[in-house]
Amino acid sequence: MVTMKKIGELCGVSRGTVDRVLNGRGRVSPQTEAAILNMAKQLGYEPNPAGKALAARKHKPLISVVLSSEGNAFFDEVLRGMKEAAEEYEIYGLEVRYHTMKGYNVDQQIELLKSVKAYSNAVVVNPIDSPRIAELLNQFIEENIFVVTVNNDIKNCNRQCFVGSDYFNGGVTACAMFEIVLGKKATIGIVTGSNQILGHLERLEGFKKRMEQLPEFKIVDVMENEDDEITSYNVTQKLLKNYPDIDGLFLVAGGVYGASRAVLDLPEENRPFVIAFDSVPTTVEMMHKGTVKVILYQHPYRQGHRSIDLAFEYLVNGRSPAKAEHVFKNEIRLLENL
Amino acid sequence: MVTMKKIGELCGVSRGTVDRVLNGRGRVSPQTEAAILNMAKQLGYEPNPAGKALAARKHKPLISVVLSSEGNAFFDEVLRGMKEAAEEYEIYGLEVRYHTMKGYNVDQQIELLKSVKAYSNAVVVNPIDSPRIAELLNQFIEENIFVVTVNNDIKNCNRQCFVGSDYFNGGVTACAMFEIVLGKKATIGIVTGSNQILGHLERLEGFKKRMEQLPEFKIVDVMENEDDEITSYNVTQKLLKNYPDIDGLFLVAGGVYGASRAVLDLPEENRPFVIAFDSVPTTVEMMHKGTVKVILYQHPYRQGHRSIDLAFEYLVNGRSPAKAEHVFKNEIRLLENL
DNA sequence: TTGTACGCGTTATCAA
DNA sequence: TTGATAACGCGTACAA
Repeated sequence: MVTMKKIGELCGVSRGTVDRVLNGRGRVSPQTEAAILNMAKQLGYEPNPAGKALAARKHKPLISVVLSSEGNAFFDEVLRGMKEAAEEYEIYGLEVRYHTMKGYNVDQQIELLKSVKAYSNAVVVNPIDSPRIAELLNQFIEENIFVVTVNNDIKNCNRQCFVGSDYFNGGVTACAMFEIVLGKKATIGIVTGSNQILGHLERLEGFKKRMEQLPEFKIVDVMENEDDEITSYNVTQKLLKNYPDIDGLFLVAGGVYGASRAVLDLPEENRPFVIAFDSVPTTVEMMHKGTVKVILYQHPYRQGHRSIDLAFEYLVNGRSPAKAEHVFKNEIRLLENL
Repeated sequence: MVTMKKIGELCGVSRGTVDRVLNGRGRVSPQTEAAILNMAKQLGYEPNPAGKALAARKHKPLISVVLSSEGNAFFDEVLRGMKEAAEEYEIYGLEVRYHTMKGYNVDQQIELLKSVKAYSNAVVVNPIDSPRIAELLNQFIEENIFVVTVNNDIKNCNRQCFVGSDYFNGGVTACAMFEIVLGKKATIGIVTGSNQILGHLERLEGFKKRMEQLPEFKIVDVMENEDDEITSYNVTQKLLKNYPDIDGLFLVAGGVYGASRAVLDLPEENRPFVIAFDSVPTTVEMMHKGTVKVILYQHPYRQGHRSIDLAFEYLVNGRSPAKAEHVFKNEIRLLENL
């Protein structure tokens, strides 16, 4: 096993010098630096996380979580994953603070981020896809704050890591599932969250992409519900009334409960086959009622856990993430394997 | 943060004494022992894994993996998960050795296990469900070797931990999926691996259990293929010939490729809907050909990774597994979300 | 520019 | 029955 001490011995220098070279602290002559660097590469030096963790305890590293999670049950599981990870790492001196907000107000998220900036070593955030937020997060990174985006990503931002699911593939998978259930010919109604939200659009795109293989699939309409249950109920009711021949209803985002209630208003034999995302309690309730038969599952617990894992590994063990994008599969789940 | 040192100070003894008490090494007077134990509980002492890991490096802990994996592509992913975990923990001085065999010969597995017994600190094994093997593994445990069963469990054995999937639920889920695709009425043919293998039987039981909700579902026959592709081809061919009205074919275990080839022999419009387990390359090939539409996925990579994780946590960090059974969900996957 | 010394929390050894 | 001390690998403050 190769350690700094061993490298120092082999190069005829002290361990302190090896530390300076390997951690780029300067104040080392070029030739010794070269020798040490060479030796380290030769022997495949990897810092020992246990040693790092032990030494890092003085820092009391702090992760700030900033989530637009209030009123969105999906994030309950994400938060549970984060909290279990945080507990696991508490012994290493890691602290995690949670800051939640409701909805997607850019100014509010910016304010929240700014308020944690001064004292955070890492930030885990589900960012609103706005240039102003991207710019702010880039400032975080310049000031050496580790940035993880969770559940949804943001453009033009140098965040070290994204943890989430593949939205486009979610749409593709939903469409493929409809084909299996409904056959080659189907009439599809869609209720999406918002066309302002990247992930929702990507799911729609994925769905349409997969539909290119299905010339007899028809989308009759795409309604927006703004992730609001009442709006969802109303637009779904309208959708089902305007197009009584819909046999597949695709719920792209939130508002599953409201949409399902609208479906329940129909006589059982007229109800479309419904595919939705995420197994939040209200959706599970509707699965028990039989209105929602299939959901696509995004591994929310693992998303939360992994995002803290990555920040922890960086802050405490000094390990940078192996992949910049940690994307979990969309899983198809029925009531039976929830 | 509460450490041994702090406990020692508060109790007016040295950390050495605290260590002796907390690790039950004896040679401590009853009253100091009681005081220290009390103080530790009071403060909620948890050993620091980093400290333990650092100190444990001298031990060079060794995990022996014993798998009936040869010729079974499912275990390729399990092994990949194990190897990535092993690499991750290499820096802590952990060593993992792999011992594979073909098929389920009890004597052979016993011989393999006995051969690693002398030098292993932990064993990860997919045990054959035999009393003789259970007995041997119990000996391991008595000699303080940590035992993890992976993928399938064994009865009458005190193994610390099982990592795998829920076989019964796999059957339930498969049946529910057939209902979604075929409706309330269906004629099902089943090809299982072996009635000698517990997991295969449990899947069948789960399937039948779920069928109790479906009075118009009929199982016409259950054939065994012994997980052999050629046998699988032959029995499936016979099954499909004897019962040309089969509209659902349930492949409980291995031999998916052979069975699919038999399905391919039918004209396309006569082919049943096929549900199988695991996304091994030959099965994926058949999914591309369209014979297998749906698979149930057992998270093999995670099974492998987790089993090493647990042994590592025990050996290096001294953490016993939080749960005795680590069961991953059966996931429904199509070609689109493989 | 380089080396030394200490601390992080644990285990292990040796001395008392 | 106890305590002191060294070691594990790393970070860092300070001395040379």
